[in-house]
Amino acid sequence: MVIKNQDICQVKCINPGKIARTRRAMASEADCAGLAGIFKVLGDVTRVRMLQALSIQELCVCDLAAALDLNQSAVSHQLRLLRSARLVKYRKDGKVVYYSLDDDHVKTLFDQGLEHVQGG
Amino acid sequence: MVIKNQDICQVKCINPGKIARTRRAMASEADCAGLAGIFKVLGDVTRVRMLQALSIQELCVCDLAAALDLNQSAVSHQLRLLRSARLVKYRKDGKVVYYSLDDDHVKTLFDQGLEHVQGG
DNA sequence: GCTAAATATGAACATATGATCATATATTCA
DNA sequence: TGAATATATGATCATATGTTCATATTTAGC
Repeated sequence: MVIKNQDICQVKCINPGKIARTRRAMASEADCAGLAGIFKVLGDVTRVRMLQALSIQELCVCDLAAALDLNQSAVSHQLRLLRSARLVKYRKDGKVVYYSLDDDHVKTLFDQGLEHVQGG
Repeated sequence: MVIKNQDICQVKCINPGKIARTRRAMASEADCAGLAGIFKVLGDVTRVRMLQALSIQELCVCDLAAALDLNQSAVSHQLRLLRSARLVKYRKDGKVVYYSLDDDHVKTLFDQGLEHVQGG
């Protein structure tokens, strides 16, 4: 049998106590995945701008696209993501669909984020 | 001259007033990009788990990798991202490099995020 | 019912991203 | 100085992501 590199522990500085403690205190996989999920949705300039715009006032798809210089299809696709992340809600009025922020968590997150970006 | 579809305004529902107002109230491009930048960094399960672990206690690269069942290279690469986003800081002690959270914005963001995920 | 308008969706493509492997760079210690 | 250890970095590759074009769906008005 050939012993490959991978079979030999190459790292000697491991502190088992710390590792065990860390593992015990960690948030659940589900929570981590959930967190990463929202942040991923927020991690795109187009979507940030869309949410920014919607935080000012409710807008229909068409106005949203025009205000941000985006094409309708792109906006629609991104709105779907935002919807499934429950970041925006919508109401239909005839052919027109008006979108707005689903709650104010987004604003809070933005404020926190800006504080960090601006070196708070 | 051929008139292509793109040359004709296909959308009629645009509300110029709303658009102007939205544009005026929008955050700067730089701020939007900055926001998207941090959230992008936070938008990955591996990095969320790493930050989670570091929020519990300072850890060296090696322990961090072991605690999360990741290989050293992956952890190192991600730490670089976290460093350049100023989310973690480090101190060297001989060959060992200890990482920890750079500030507590991260915790605040995580709390806000979790509230959203858990349907707050 | 037909047409036009507003929005949504599917397919295709180019780019971005994360993991892995191999290797380079410290740093300690003999 | 040289071997061993801890970390960092570069290259590569598979996959994810965002945009665009084309088209489908829904609704209003004739």
